[in-house]
Amino acid sequence: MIAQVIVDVAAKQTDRIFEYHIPDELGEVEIGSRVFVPFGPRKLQGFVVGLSNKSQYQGKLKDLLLVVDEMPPLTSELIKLSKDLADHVYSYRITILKTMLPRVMRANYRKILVPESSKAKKMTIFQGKPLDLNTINDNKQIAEIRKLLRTNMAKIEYVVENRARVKTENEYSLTNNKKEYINIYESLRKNAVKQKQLIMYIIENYDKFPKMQKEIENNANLSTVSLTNAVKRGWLRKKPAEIYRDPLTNYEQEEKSDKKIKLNTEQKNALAKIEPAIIEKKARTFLLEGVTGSGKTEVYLNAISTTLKAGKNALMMVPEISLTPQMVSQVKNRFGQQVAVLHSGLSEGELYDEWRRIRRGEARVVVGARSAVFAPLKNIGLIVIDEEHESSYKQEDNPRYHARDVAVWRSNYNSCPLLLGSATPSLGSRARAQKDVYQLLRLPHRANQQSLPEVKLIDLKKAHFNGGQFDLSIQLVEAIKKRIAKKEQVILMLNRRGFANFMLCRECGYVMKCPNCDLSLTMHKDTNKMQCHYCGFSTAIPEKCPNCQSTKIRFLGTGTQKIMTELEKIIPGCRILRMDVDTTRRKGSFKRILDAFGNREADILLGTQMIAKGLDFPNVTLVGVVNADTGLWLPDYNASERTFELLTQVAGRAGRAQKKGEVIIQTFNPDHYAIKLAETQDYEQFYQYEMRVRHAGNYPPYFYTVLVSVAAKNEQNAAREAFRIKKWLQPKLHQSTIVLGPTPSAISRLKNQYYYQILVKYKKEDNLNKLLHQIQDSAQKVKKYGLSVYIDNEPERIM
DNA sequence: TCTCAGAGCAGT
DNA sequence: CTGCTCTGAGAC
Repeated sequence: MIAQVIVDVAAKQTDRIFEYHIPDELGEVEIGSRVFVPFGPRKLQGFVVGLSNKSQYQGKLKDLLLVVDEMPPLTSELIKLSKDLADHVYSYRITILKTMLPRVMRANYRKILVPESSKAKKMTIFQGKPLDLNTINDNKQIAEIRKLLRTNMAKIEYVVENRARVKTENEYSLTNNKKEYINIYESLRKNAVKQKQLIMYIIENYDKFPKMQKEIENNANLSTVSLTNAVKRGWLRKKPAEIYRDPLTNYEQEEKSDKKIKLNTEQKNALAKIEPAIIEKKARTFLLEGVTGSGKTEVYLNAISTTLKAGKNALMMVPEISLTPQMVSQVKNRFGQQVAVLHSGLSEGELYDEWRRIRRGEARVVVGARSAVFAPLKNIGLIVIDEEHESSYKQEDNPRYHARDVAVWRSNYNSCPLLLGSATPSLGSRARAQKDVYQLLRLPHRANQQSLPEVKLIDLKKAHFNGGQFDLSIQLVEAIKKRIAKKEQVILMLNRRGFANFMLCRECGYVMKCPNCDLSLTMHKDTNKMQCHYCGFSTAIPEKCPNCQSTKIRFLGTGTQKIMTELEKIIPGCRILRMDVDTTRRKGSFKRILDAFGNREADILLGTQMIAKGLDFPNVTLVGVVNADTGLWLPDYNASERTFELLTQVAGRAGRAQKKGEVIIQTFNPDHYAIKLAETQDYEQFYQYEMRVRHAGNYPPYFYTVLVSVAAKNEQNAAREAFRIKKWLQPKLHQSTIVLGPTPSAISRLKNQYYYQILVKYKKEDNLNKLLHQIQDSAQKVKKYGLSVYIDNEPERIM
């Protein structure tokens, strides 16, 4: 038999099938297997994407070296998906295949120097073992190695390594029958306390063996020595047994809230539309538009429950940000051990184990962030995407896929419904619902019969301030004080971290910028550094202007750190938890902060947009937005959509239980429609308005978009290549197609690379896919001149 | 005659 | 992408 293999080389020339002969000793090889193959002088990892009897290849086929996993990691569904997706996102197939797998399953490649004679073996550089060439950078050693190679004293060998490790723990099984153990017990000396203890434990738990080492040690209060001794004496047999690393050990199971929450009529109606599609296996997409607090999650859980009852499995996508303990424990409580969780907070090992549970069919419900859309789940009966408008569903670097697109593909492949849910659907999805491409289901009321929280806008141009600061208006501060006095809690959002946004010299106007990026540095008081939020560059906070040595420097613009110190000053004794990238970097800190807030250890949760979504704290009655304008004027066609969505989402955190909620939004642009409409939280009206704006500007969803960007160290080179591409591309396109640019990106330089971009807006363009593939191919040619070309299909950001 | 960098090309 | 081979220039 012949295996068709995609090898681990991301290049145009190798982006195709290579055939290998399957030697008899490997037995049967299945599609989706991870294999090691010889490739030129090297050895590489690859994936079997097909099998055949005959080959049209002229030369002699090489043999597969090894099949890595017992069970092929990829299902045939995923193999097929990799092909379609590679075409859609202008990426190499191997890149897609690799992103479908947990990181540990990406191979390690090593180059080693092996001595060829016993004389060479004794040389000092070998130290008795082959030399790892990846670690060599000393010139003297390189010269020596060259000489060895030339004189055939040594040769280079290539190795592939599998990094994925299965975790094992010792399992002990019995070797005697119960009666014999009683005999052993009696034959033991009186002072052999520990041994007697062990044998007694064995007798008492005779039927429960085999048992794991940890369990025996803990329950019988023994140490490993006693067990080792027992094995030596032939009382027990030891063997390593595979165990899973459990990422959910930290998520305490809440007391069983199993008395099913009763659905209201709206929820029931929505479910009544979805359930037939699950049972009749219809690849239909539903858009569940439900205001914040309307109980969308309950609808998801019921739909998943129906799916499981129908003997099918379910995939549920949530944005990374709302993978809070809250959401996870809710699903976990409902479906128990059948749930697997996939997200970036897991360690590599945990991720691998969760992933294998899915692959082996041991998990029937998968909850995860973006990349979980590639979960190797079989027999899918329902896919749910919560907060479907979230831009984190789009991967920002290669492969630039959108989880929603992949979900649509998988829903078609599995003929199962796809359920998209949001309080503020993306304009594209809402428009598709308008055209009946998706079926619209609405939950216009909150589940607790409460009305939506009341939103007040405060015009920062006219606001009054106290306490020598100009960030928190008197009205906002008074409202916070009132809530704290009532022992209620407050969520405060400012979508900017750090202390001050930038440093300005009042003498010469100098603004301190990142040396690698076209961005000003943010001042961080806790680390005492000026930091670049993009490339991570940091330097000391200056005391004088680096340009004119004046001491008249000011730190302007407000971040979460500054708000925190101001709050502590104006409201003495208030307890604040700050939550932003800086305070949640460590593993588990996200959960720690939220748990503390949930236990009312603080009055105010202050944070960036990561606190805006999905949180459900019944005691929160006030939400404050310090500055609603942070994202409003970004040069992106969807800046209004994002602002409206963010404000509506964060407003929805207030008054989710019995107490009524209040929202205060501070803004310099109270007349902007995105902010005005957030005041009434009227998504439908926003949708109508924004659609007209998009129509007028020829933007999605009226046009499809593709962004081609060129990056280079040298600005002219980037610009020149961008112009060359446009000149080549435009004449080949339809007249109605709009090609914008090339223009420098809004942040024209990042990490020392200048960016130029071309935006293609089109309605129908049959050749575009082919043309873009040609651009992708030519990208490889210009790479050696330091030029990078990126193609982003339906970009979320065009900055 | 040796060494090095750069270009071009093949990989089943 | 990586490694191999070829080529031409420069060093010894």
